[in-house]
Amino acid sequence: MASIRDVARLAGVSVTTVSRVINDRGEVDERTRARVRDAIDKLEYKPNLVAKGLRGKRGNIIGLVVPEVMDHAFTSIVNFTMEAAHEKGFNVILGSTHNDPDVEAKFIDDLIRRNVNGIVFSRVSDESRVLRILGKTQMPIVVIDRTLEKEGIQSVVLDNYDAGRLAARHLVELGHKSVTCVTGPQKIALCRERLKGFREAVQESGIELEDECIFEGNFKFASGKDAVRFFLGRDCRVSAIWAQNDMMAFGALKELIESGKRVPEDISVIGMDNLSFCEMVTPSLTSIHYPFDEMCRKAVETIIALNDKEKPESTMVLIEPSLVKRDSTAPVP
Amino acid sequence: MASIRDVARLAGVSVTTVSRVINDRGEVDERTRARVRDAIDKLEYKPNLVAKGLRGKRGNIIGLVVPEVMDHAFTSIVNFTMEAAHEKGFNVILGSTHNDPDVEAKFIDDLIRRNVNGIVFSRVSDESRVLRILGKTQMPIVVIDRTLEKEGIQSVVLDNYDAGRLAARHLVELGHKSVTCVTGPQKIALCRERLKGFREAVQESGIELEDECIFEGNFKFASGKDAVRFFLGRDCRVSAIWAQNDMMAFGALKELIESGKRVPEDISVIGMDNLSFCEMVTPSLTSIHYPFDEMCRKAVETIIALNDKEKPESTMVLIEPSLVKRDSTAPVP
DNA sequence: ATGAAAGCGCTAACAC
DNA sequence: GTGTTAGCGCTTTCAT
Repeated sequence: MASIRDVARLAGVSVTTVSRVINDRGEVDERTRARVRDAIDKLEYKPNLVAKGLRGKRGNIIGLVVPEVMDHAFTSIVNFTMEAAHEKGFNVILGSTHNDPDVEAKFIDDLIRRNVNGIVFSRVSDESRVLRILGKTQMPIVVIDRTLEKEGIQSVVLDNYDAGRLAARHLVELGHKSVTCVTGPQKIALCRERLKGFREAVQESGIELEDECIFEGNFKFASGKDAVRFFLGRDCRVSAIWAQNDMMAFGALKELIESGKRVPEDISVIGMDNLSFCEMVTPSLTSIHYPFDEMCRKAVETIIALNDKEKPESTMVLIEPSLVKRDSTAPVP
Repeated sequence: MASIRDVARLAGVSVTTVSRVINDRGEVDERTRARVRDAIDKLEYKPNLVAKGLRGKRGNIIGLVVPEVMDHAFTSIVNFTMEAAHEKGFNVILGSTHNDPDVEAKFIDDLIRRNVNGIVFSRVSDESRVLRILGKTQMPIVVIDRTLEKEGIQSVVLDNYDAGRLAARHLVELGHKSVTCVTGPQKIALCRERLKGFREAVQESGIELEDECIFEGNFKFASGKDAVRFFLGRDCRVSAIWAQNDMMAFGALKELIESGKRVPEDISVIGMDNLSFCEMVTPSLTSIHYPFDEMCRKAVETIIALNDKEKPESTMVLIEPSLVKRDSTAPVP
């Protein structure tokens, strides 16, 4: 690999001049510029980004930390964050933490030590150690899907309350009176928010949402199946189910079909996230769209703004969900 | 961020000594070692990895390039490659190329300029430009899912011929006489291999595989649906379908159900990749297991071996697929 | 056992 | 316009 010095030597100029033409900075005579360009071509010279990063204190890398790459919602986040980063000329270092605070901490550490321009997080754990590191570092940080207001950290979050309302209103408008909800872990704030929105919108239409019509799942396929078994077991006259993510909705769907129920004729099901698989199951799944693209783009833009020392207007950006109607929901007969 | 010099100053030693204790190299007196350790703790010093990388010519980073993060098979590759890399103490820079040779080239370029320890590729394009770059660089390269023997590049590939045989034998053993196949793009060598294995195993059992029983898809959900419409349209007495990946199998499944066919009672369907979604659709999908974990681990190990200048035994590692039986295949009535 | 000094490849004052 | 020089944070001879 040729270095800037090789180019300088071949072109018969100083390294500074080479640096100038590479970065289009300062005035350089047309003729020398041409000579340098020639030398660069001849040697197929490419500036070393590590050296550049060391010198400039920032190497055009964004760190991205998610709990689990294989979880489809996070796959989307990885995809769109990378897309946004690449567009802006950044590479991304990715890490999957399996929700292990040790791994999280180790990862943040690596990223800081690599002088990345910023870190995009999705769903940081509650572990105080991690939070402390995040609060203390000067590193630009943006958290997706969670607010960390106390530590003054930027976040981009979905309006989860509204997501709940959207789901509820859709079911209520279809005439459903016996609605149920499969939630994510209730210790996660966004799950409580979703449930709150759902409950309030249901109640506004004069229907009570009994506690026994709520099943706490864990966002996984299996707990969607569990929920259906639970609901059907107590035979609580359910005509519609909202699962707080698509994976659980898929589980619910499968369990319903295996139990001989017809969807949506007997029971309507609605999910959340709007994964591409919604269109692939039978019947295709009505879902609440989670605008990952918009959120990730916003997150990357915020990192860049923070890099340029811009103080962002607000510490939290709220993104609006929307309803995508498909074949798994229908009016009550 | 404290630097090595801050530590040296506080401990009253030279930077060399600090470097020695950090890296456990050379003899250091117990007492000074203790002093240095103290200083490190006090300052919460962490060696800067960029500087380390610049000096050492290698920064403990592995580059990973896939065509599309959101394609489930590649999501698995990302997941397992990261896992293996992290275990070995490497970070990974990820890139998604959308099969665009320009993006591919740009990405390789970035990785080389970042002095990564090696690059893991999945499905490089055919573009000569990219191949030329790969052939020329000294960078350790491992290609997953494709052989590049001519350029003497290491690869880890599935035994695709065997995958085809496995699928065929399963169907034949169930008594199927009218089998069909939905292939991936025939310009991709591995698709031809899969078909070859399938065809030969079918023929060995005395059944001919007509050309009109083969549909060329593009690995996407929609082409699975197209294939079924094609087969049912010509009404060619199909009793079993092998799709060369799960996505197309999911498409086939959905189209069959929507056409009023029962799976597996009327028609058996078998996929390939063994994505987690196989268990989530109804009926759950029989599939050929693609051992991504094993392949990715092997790829990372090879990169590391190449780094240590070990000449690997063979230029190609072959991995064996296996059959996972679920509910979408059954004996002919 | 410890340190001084050179250098990895680059950028940016500061001269001229 | 162009060059000299220092320095980013680290490792590594080579002395002592």
